[in-house]
Amino acid sequence: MLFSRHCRTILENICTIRYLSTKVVLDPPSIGDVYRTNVRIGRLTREGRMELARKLFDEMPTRDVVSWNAIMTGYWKNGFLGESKKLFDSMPLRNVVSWNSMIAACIESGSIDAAFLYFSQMPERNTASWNVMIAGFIRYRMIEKAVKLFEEMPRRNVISYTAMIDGYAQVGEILKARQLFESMPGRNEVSWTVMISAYVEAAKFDEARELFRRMPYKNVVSVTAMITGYCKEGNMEDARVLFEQIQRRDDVSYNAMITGYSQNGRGEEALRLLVDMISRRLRPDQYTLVSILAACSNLASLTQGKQTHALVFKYRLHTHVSVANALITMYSKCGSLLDSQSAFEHICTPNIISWNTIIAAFAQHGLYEKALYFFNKIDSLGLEPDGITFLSLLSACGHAGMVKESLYWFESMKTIYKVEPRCEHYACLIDILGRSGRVEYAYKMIQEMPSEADLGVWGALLAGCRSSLNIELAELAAQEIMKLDPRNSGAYVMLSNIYAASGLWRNVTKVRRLMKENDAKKQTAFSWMEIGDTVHYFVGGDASHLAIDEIHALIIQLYSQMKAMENIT
DNA sequence: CGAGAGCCAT
Repeated sequence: MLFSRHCRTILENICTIRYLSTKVVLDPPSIGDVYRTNVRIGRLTREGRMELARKLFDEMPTRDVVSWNAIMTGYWKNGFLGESKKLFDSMPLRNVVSWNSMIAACIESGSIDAAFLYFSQMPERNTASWNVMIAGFIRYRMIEKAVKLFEEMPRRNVISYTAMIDGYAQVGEILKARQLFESMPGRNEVSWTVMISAYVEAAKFDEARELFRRMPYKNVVSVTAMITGYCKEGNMEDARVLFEQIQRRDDVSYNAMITGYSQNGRGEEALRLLVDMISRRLRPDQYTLVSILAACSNLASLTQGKQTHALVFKYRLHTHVSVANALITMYSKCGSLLDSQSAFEHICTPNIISWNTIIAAFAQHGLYEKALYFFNKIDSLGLEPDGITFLSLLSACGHAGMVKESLYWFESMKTIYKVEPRCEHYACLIDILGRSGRVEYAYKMIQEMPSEADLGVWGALLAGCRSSLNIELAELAAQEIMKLDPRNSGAYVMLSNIYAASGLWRNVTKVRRLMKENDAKKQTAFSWMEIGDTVHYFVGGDASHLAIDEIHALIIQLYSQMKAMENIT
């Protein structure tokens, strides 16, 4: 600043001299004018006001390389890559920043190869050039190439190291990330935050906490990263303490906290925090509303869901696909399938998640035919079904009780669609087989699995043994679950229920004792429903609801009706 | 004028 003011004074003196001697009426443009205009162009581009920035640029009597760089960078940052490339090609002079910006533009637009071509061709590089390229390779998960550049580069700074740490973390190489973090010459708050986030992502919460504690200076970003860690751990109390400690909470820290409440089944608190956020004049964005809609889904509260839908319009977020997808789920989980379908149909360009979501919605409501109809339409926009698509489709088969179809789709996903089934698919299929009494066959499938069966797979088998009272397989499945997770109360409860249903009371006692020994506590299940503006809660064994007698009578009636239908089919 | 960090949907 001091420098430019100094220059300006000298220049003004020169201009004055010229003015006196040649009687030029207009001031010639000074370096200060160019500098000031460059700053203004930069600001306008960051605000997205490209037309105005361009006008300013066009009207400049003299431009320097910074002016060109500013307008060129502005174009690609606002999504006009073509313009940006045109400007780069027509620039009268380029410096290293022009090249760096062009490389970044290519990376942003998805062409890493073009980026590397520019990188290779540029006349000289500085550290930022290498850093841009490394970050580009990392974004495309080309970690080896990033490592190669990192090792080749003549000088590394804190940004190079931090980018590389993030790269290792993104591909799950958390140890290498930590090694680099320990070996780097100087760390700043970004480096610390990247490392903390890496541990949070890897669910290594103790390490994250330890680093956070040791971190010398914390800012809102690092604290938010740690909040996310606490939330993922389910420790909402410590998350809230940290959140309250932030001096200047911003939208992202609110979003992290709201998401935490939503994902930990504390929807009311998520909604309260949204109100708090708005009252503090922070503007909810797509992240906020996606999480709030998820909270409404979990609360199964159509009233809150509709109000949130109104907020979506108020904040003009209905154009975001992620928000629309969250709306589909919300309406489905709140029981309004028509609104769910309508939310889907209002999306201009549904992505694969949108399709998966609407299929899952029909699946949850047992509408196999509709799920299949939407499945068949997926490729119409050049999209391909993925693992989750088939999970939704299989779950549709399950909820509609279609065993043959589920086996068909399970095979087709491998052979026709080239999607490898994972544990979740097996668990879903085994659940279907189990419900139809085919536990032996289900067990055969588990044995043929290419990978090790997980908790969900064995849990599905164990649950299936309940209806067919297959003690042998039930014990086997329960053992596997206890091996994987000794404190999993579900397995003990299920097994003990199966023993009880078979009259093996001695074994029931044994399982109960085992459960106590392994410190597996059964947590009380409860459900609730919203009628009008009242929420009705139901806890197992609790008869305090005002209309409990009527409810029991209705359940008995429904049960006999279902039994009657079972006999027909 | 260019490089690294926190929050979202099946």
